[in-house]
Amino acid sequence: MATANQSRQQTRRPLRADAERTVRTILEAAERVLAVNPAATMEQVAEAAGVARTTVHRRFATREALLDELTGWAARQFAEAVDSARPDATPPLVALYQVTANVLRVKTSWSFAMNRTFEEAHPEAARIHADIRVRCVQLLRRARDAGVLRPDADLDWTRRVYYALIHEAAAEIDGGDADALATKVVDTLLRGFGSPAGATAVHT
Amino acid sequence: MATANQSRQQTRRPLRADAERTVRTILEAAERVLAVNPAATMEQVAEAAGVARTTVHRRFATREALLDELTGWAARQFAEAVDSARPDATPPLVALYQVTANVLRVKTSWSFAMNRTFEEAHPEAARIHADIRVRCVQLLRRARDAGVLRPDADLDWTRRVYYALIHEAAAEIDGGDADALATKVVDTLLRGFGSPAGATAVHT
DNA sequence: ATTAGTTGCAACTTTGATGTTGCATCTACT
DNA sequence: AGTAGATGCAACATCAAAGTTGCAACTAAT
Repeated sequence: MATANQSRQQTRRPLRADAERTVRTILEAAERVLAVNPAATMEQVAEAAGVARTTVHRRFATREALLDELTGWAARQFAEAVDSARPDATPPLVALYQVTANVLRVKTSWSFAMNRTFEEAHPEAARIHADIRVRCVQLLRRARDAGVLRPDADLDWTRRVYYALIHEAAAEIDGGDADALATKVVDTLLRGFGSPAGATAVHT
Repeated sequence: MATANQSRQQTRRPLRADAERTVRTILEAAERVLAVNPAATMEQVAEAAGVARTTVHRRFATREALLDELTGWAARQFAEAVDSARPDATPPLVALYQVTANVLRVKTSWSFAMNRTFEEAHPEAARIHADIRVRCVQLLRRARDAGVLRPDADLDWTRRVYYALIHEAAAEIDGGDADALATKVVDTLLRGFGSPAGATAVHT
């Protein structure tokens, strides 16, 4: 099993410092460009990264390889953003703020690398995302047990809405720091927009 | 101004009934296929529609033309879904439910046609979407004035969250009828997931 | 029944993106 | 200063998708 996976975690010999930087530049440019146009060409990625197209091909054998590394790279960044908030060790509400802020800081525009279909295509990323999903639900459960969430909250639906809110907030990352946005996201998640007393009683 | 736009609203001579059906079949297939893979080929679209590739090319001169018509078609469906709910004529809360349910009914998976960049590319669709956005904010303002929304609700942020909730709910359209989903969406929008009394007081 | 319109199929051309190579130039590291 | 590594450039080969055409078989509408 350990041997079967060698194809991905290929131990490429260490790159020189400038080359390492180039790789990151390319990945960032790819994320930016592909988020807008998923069908963007290698040429466009290269241009956005400020390098020649051949350089991109030297670092990433094929277009597929580029997409794969991008997917894995984004997943790992995502995981680190979550981990560094220590969501299992702090009170649920604090954890929610911290995780949200951290993820918003990382997620320049995860629209592309996040929405790719993994499963077969990239098992590592699939595993990471699945893991984070589980931990997110755990956190939400803790929040519910602590009385932060309503007792009847559907945790899966809650998680999906939470993701969507982060995604939406990330779109305006330019117009506000991560902490302020995190506050807005968590506030919206918990309270919604209805007036507390108000006309919600129309239900009956 | 009226003459300048003729390029789009090209008055193509009426198609025979079966051909008209084929066009719709292709558009629906295109939406389905492109939602999953925006880089899908004409071949794949044709296959999904159950027609030959040449037929697709006969109805849509170029790939661009197909995408354009798809964009316009989706926008018009969207507008009709909103209109038929008469959102300006009913009490705001009722309107919210009706609009939500109607849109959910139409939006099989508007992920593709909705997220395209219009503006320059497709002025008609851009206009329709802008118009709906405005009316959505108007509806939300009426809701706020009626006490359904909190007085301090940021209407633009509310609208974006509302869109995101509909989008999220549409992903599970298979597992529930539009009305039930609409209830869930509006409920979430108004109340969020926090416990009414509860720990939200941590703010202070 | 006739006709005009529609579709599938096969065979093509064109186009653009991908991927490769060699060489000159430059730069990080020792 | 010397060397291995990195990049840009130009020129190439390959290939898949886009777009076109002609023809035979079929079908909606009158």
